[in-house]
Amino acid sequence: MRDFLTVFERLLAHFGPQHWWPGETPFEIMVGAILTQNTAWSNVERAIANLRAAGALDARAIVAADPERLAVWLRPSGYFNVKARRLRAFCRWYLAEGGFEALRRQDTPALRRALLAVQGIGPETADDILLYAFERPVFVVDAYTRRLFSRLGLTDTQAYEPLRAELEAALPRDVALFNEYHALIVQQGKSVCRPRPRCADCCLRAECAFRRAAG
DNA sequence: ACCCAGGGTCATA
DNA sequence: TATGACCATGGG
Repeated sequence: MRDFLTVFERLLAHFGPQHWWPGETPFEIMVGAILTQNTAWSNVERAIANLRAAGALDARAIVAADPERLAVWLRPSGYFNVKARRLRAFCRWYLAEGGFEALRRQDTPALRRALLAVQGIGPETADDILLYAFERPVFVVDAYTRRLFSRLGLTDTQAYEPLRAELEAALPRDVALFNEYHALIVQQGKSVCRPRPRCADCCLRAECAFRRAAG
């Protein structure tokens, strides 16, 4: 119970505030959440820059755009055909629901169910959007989160929902805390043992950033 | 030439 | 329920 907060404090002390999510508006954050699925953020930035340069960083512009052109804008972010469909489906839903101000009035469980019903939005993307665009206190679970807490011996839970529930029960439900915590876990995950990120005990060695940061 | 990245869907057993 | 194939670009 106390351990999860301790890990947070050590990560924060080691890496400093991360200032997430990178993005000017809630809509841009949501777009980024979809485009960053299994993709390096640097690639997502190029795709978002393409959308902005085309004047298409906008739900109506995306829905109105030629699907093939949309895919070209998204090309640097990888999986561009898939992501063009997903982004379009999301924007259709977003407009049908009346946009950000209307969506913001829904409570978190309803909003989460609605997001998950959009084709191409799974648990992690939905929680990214809930936390960083709608500022709801949900703990975003990703591969780094599982690896970190699993290697620290703080949990053996692997499935998404049980782990999320465990973390939200063990921590104060604070948006700023969850915001910084997930960002720090990602930063830590990107920092470990670069040459051999998959070695069995890579993050348990003294020289490893994981150990320095998390304990 | 390989491995990885801020996942999700779908088919199969 | 739980794997595996698939999607695809850019950096190390």
